[in-house]
Amino acid sequence: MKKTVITFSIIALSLLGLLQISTYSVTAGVTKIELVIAMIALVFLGIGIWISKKKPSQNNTVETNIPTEKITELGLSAREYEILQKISQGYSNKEIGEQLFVSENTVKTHVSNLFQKLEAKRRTQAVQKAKDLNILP
Amino acid sequence: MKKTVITFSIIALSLLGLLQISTYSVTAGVTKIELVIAMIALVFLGIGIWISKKKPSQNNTVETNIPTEKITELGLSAREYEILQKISQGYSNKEIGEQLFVSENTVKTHVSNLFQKLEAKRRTQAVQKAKDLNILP
DNA sequence: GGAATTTTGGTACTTTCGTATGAGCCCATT
DNA sequence: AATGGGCTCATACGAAAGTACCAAAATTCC
Repeated sequence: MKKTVITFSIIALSLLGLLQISTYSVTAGVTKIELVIAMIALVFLGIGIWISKKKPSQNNTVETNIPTEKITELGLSAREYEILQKISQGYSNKEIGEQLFVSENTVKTHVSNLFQKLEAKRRTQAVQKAKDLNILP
Repeated sequence: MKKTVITFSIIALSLLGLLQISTYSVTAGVTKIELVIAMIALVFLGIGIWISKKKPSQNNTVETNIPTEKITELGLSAREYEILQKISQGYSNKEIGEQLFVSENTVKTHVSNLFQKLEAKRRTQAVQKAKDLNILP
């Protein structure tokens, strides 16, 4: 934590210096404005990317959670999504039925509706598409 | 894909415009240089962060590599692994046969052997296990 | 060159999956 | 009360998937 503070202090100071130099270069007519602006842009672009890479924890949590929006967007019901998850875990219709305490026929019905909504012909394809849509890990 | 191209084109044009305006503002003496530079810095900082979040693939490539060792460890042949990949992409045996220029029967044979080695009973289960073993992305 | 694998392919059969259709139940909205 | 959506279940059929067993090319390995 202390290290982070020190690092950022140094960076902040460096940037301040950079800005001062830039301003001076321009006002003194040493350098062209476009060049300075481009430099600044590049530097901060790099800094932005660097920051994101240094803090991947926030990114990952953002990616791996809350698929709720897209699920409802696709018109998937809670039960259908539940079954989709079971399918992706490799269970058969019969097994899914046992786990959810419903008949295999019911599972088939849900699966069929699910495929229509995902425009899939096979369960493997449904899983693939669902992962592309980020509604499955 | 088309959407991505369009998006980036618009962004690129916007940035060009922004730079032009900035340059003009300064040369015309309308705005202070420090302000413009700060603006540019902020904008590109944001863009940098955004890019990293949108393209986590480069970060993940480090994690998603070289499954070769484990594949041979499981006794999977090259062909079997090839078919495993096709399965995970959602293709049917028939489609896989067409893509690899072999008969559907051949694919079935490979699939059957594959399942034994992965101790899977279904293709969805095979995919699941393969991903757990990190031999599939 | 011969042995061991791998790859290919076939037949035949069982099982699972997927679709179509119809129907009853429950719950919320109109 | 009526309508609609979600969940349940059944039957019946066709299409894939999966298994078992066998066998011939093609490769690789020694």
